Amino acid sequence: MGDTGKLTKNMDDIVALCRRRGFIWQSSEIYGGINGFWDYGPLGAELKRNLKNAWWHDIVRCPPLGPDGKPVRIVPLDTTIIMHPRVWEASGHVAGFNDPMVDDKETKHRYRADHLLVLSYKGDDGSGEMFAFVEGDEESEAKARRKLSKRYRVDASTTDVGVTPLPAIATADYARIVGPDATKPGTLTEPRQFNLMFDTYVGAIRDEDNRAYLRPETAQGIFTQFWNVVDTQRVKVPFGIAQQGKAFRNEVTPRNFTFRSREFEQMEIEFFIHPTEAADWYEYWRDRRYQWWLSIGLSGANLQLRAHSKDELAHYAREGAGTSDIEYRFPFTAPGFGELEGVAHRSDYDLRQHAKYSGRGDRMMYFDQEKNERYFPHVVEPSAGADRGTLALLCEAYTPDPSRPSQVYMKFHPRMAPIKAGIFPLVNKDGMPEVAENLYNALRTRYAVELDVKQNIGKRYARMDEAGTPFCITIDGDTLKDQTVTIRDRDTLEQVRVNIGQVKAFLADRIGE
RNA sequence: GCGGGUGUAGCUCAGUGGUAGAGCGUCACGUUGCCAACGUGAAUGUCGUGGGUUCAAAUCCCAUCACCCGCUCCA
Repeated sequence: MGDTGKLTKNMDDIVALCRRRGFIWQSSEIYGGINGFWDYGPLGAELKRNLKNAWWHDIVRCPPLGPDGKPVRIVPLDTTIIMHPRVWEASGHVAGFNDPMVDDKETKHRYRADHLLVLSYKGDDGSGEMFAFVEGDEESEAKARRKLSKRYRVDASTTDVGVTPLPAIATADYARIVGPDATKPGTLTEPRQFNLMFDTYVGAIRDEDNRAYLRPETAQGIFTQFWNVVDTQRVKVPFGIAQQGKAFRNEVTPRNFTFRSREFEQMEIEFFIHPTEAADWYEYWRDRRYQWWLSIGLSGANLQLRAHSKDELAHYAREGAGTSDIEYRFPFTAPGFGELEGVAHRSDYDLRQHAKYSGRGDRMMYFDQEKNERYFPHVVEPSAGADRGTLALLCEAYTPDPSRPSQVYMKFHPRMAPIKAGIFPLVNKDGMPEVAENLYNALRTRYAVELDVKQNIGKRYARMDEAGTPFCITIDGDTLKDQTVTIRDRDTLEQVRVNIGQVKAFLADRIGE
């Protein structure tokens, strides 16, 4: 172990192992691949499922204890990918994203391109500064005129100035434009479509009335069914609704393996609370979720909590307890971190929006019988990425080790490992294969185990090291005499002899299920 | 979206206009006595894709796709 400190984890090597062993492959590879889409091979499918099942178990089946010492109440849900298009108007995903927008890199403001007008000085030779303002905004226009007056030392209220819509200006001239709230020229980006939702048409007619979207987040399915859950499940605030499912974003630049994909899977809780308890529940979930990632094998050295700064907060979270990201130090972000899960106080924004857009208004407020109080619950949302979590598990597990034949092994937490144990006859004769097969049959009903009789024992160990299999059970000559097998530990390479009847209990103890 | 780089067998790569190769891996048979042993045999490629130049293209030209790096983006 001494010199492993020098052996840094290289993302190319991790990607290569994922390909070689069947964790992750590019989608549609035989057609040249498609950018931003990834398939899970046999080992990857098991790994991701183990992650999702652990989440489901620890959130839905066996939720953590709340501040009162009793388990918090969480119910599951499974909603559709395509929803009524009005959902995305209510959520704020459609507004401003069907029109080209420009960003001001100086001020971080964003404007609709067709709402900006640009003042130019007629006496200018075509290379001087121009000044943008927001159409119909008198204050903004006055500001632009003042800036022009100052720059060219003329009175812009009387002098002849040109007014041009921004879309009519060549992008080459953007370097001359001073943004409506900016002080320097050249900080406006080109107009860009920010329609990052995939769209499709429902029904045979392809027209605007039939346009629908693939959900860009799973959360809205929960919000739209909140009232049905309340009406049918006898839940009382505080309680949560949990869901796993695919979401889609037409990212400008998919990058970093599966980290930013266009199709991805989320594991989300929307936890509904009384508004006065927001800060406490926000901290509760932030800390619980951080601990959970540690519990499935990510190391504290590579995991951090980071609170968002004010100007970073999403539109639904500008006020309130805040947002924290649980971040992992991926090889491609190191020494920085990349987001695994966001824990956000979304206030009552979403429920209010749906109440408003559905036209039902205040009738949709939650009623607390006990307190005789009517209100829109606030929401604390722990929203995790299943694919990012899987990627973090892969990166964490990847352990170079030149001392072993495979040069590398995958140090998965036993609960996450795609294969829990390999079962090998030391040699393929003398009754050993039969004993191995019996053991395999005894274990396969409970655990993902693999029986391998091919080639020599060293090669089989090496294969299991790259698959991240924590235990290898070998049937040898002694087994036939005294009914014991050896169990090899993936990490220490040590072997212990265990009675063949005790193997299942041994695995149960180590895997923790 | 912009700039740069890369693309030959499952992997690592060689091949600069003239018959597509090596090592490893994979598969079969034999062997095997605890960490990728050995022997014999076998399969595997529209040289990323499409077009062009040429008697002839993996090789030269154009386009396109994918991946990597840096910007940009991430509601």
